[in-house]
Amino acid sequence: MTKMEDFQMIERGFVQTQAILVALGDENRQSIIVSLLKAGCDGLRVGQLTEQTHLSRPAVSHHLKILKEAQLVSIRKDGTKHYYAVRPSKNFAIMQQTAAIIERLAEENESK
Amino acid sequence: MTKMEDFQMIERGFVQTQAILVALGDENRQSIIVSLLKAGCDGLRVGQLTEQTHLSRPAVSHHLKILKEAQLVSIRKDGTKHYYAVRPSKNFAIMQQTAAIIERLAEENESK
DNA sequence: TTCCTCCGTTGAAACATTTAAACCTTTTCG
DNA sequence: CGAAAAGGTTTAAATGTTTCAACGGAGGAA
Repeated sequence: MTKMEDFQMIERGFVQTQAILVALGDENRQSIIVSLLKAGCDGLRVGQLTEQTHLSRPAVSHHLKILKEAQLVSIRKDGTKHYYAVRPSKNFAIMQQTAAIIERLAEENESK
Repeated sequence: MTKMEDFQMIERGFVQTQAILVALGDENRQSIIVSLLKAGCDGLRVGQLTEQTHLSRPAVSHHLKILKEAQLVSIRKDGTKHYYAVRPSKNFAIMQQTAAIIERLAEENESK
């Protein structure tokens, strides 16, 4: 892999993962993610998340929207009940890959 | 690794990587990182970054401060000249590790 | 239909972030 | 010494984010 290719990977990686980075950078959304993961495959509803976090219902709804747009969570609807769960996103893998490339380049810098 | 341990890893990972996530979530700071990586081990000065990005000098200075606090860049001072470079951070590895655990748990959810 | 539950959305206020102009500090050079 | 060069800091304005209260809509039960 040439440096040129590395930089292109990083630039594309940044574009594709920006929404995830912003979404996961917020403490409240981190709490929501952890709650959802603990709940497992059944997921949780907005009301249940409101209980488990110290957030109001509209706030939970707002943060879920951001997580949804970052494609980190999915919804399953059963009547009026909306179950949210963390879902695997290919952008998640891209984030790891991008981070790995940056780390490698940074280490090359250090050793010279 | 038990689920309990997974959740603990994620929670600690979130705390340790929050600054990085926020720092890398911003488009301007992403540009700065890319410019610095392209510059290699010598690094770049504030003035040079001002030319390469469409940011003013105080703006560059501001974003560098955030990147510095997230321990993503280092400074090397030579007289009045300050050279910034991307440096390897152990939090970078933690970010990848945390992402990997979440991804795995999300995939387990999906398959049930 | 009517009521109730569960969520989403809107609008406004509170709060945080980002930016540029002006100013200050430190170092170097004449 | 004084002037210039390179960056950092402060302040205030613009912008963006987060929050809650109030409202609206859709589905289920009687």
